[in-house]
Amino acid sequence: MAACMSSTSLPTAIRYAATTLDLFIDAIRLRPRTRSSVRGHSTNCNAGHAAPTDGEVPASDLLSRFSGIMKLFPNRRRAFFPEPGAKPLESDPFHYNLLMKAFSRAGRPDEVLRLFREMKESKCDPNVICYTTVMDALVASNRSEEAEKVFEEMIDSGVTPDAASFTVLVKFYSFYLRRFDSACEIIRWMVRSGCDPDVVTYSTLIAGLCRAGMVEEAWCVLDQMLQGNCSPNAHSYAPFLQAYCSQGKIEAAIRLMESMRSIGLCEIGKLSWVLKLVTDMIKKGISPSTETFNIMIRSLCKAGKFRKAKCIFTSKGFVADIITCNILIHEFYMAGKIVELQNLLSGVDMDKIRPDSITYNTIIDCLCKKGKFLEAIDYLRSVEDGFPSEAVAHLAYWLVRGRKIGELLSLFEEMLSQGLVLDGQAFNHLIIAFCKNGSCQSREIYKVCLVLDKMLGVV
DNA sequence: GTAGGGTTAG
Repeated sequence: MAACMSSTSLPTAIRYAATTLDLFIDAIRLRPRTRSSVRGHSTNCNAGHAAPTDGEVPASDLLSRFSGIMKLFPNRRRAFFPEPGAKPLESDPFHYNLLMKAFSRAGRPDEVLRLFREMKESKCDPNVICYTTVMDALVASNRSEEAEKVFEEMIDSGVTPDAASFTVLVKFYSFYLRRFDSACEIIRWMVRSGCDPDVVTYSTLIAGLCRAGMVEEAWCVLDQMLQGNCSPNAHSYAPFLQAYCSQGKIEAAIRLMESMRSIGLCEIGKLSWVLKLVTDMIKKGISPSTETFNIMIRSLCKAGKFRKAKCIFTSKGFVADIITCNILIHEFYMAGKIVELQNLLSGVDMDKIRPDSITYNTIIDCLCKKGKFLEAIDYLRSVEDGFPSEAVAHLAYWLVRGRKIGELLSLFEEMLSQGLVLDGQAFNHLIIAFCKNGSCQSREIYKVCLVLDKMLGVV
């Protein structure tokens, strides 16, 4: 069984993922571009060769690169995979950046660094966009010193940082370190060096402050922004609304909405949209819609005001929908109010409200967050739809994350015995789960691949 | 020409 694993299972995995997106041929074509990454690893497969151990799997790079790319650039695949006969891709900063970004999204900063080194060694000079990508990848994985080193390196190589590169640093200081003084220092530095912070730079800082509960300070930044002749947009205001709603300050949120409307910034997405509903509702004395109720229930729960949320829920004339149920399930369960939740839901007319995929995922989330993996599996068994693919994929994510590969395999075997098959998208998610978990190169994925092979009748 | 920065996943 161990024989040929490296030539059968993993490529099969790639094949499934590829077939999902009609990319199989392209996936193969991607291989030459990755040869430096697979150098030293033999892809040949000798009969009797032992099962691969961690770190010996050449195709894993391809796999993770592939999944990252698919996720990132669904419409751009021709950029990576030219038509047959087209001239080969060149190693230019543009293509390197696409790959580095793909790895960054897949949570593989070391791969990003490897490509970054590779491009410099091959005399392909990184430009400001490449530097920014690398820095962002490092920041996203909390490797600040390295990001700062890359920043210095950029300057040393004569590449001028722009607003985007600085913003990565601002993001790091605001979101990761909560060192807002340093974040402001970065902005002053930008101004000194002739690179004006733009709306993204400021909005990043504002979002960080709001999230830290420093709403007043965030308003100061907004003032600073206006003084700096930089117009705020909807993204600049959204963090304030978010903060007010999460603090249960609905009136403040509504007031903000009003002032935003006066400056023509109403499109913030559903949050503002619902708040607008609330505003209009109050003005006209109209009974709020279920959607309005839902956002209020959510805000109240988030603010820990479960009793008020319950009042709204049980108030006369209110008809719950599946979204209400999903909100209640999530908020009450995570707050440990399970009996109350059952009471609330027992009053719901379940004939009219059918659970949707979000319901399944929410319940799976709740159980898995508390480490109740087996209960989550049982729950999925009890679902009438018979292992809905999306929910299985979601649970698979948690099982991979929780290192419950044995349970995952049993689940697949069980589905297999019932003649059930995962769809391509579910499979894709599974691959991403392994990659994100850093176990893309482990033996675990091989075992899973074997079951999937059986499931799809490949072997 | 294409590519990078606005924590909303898990």
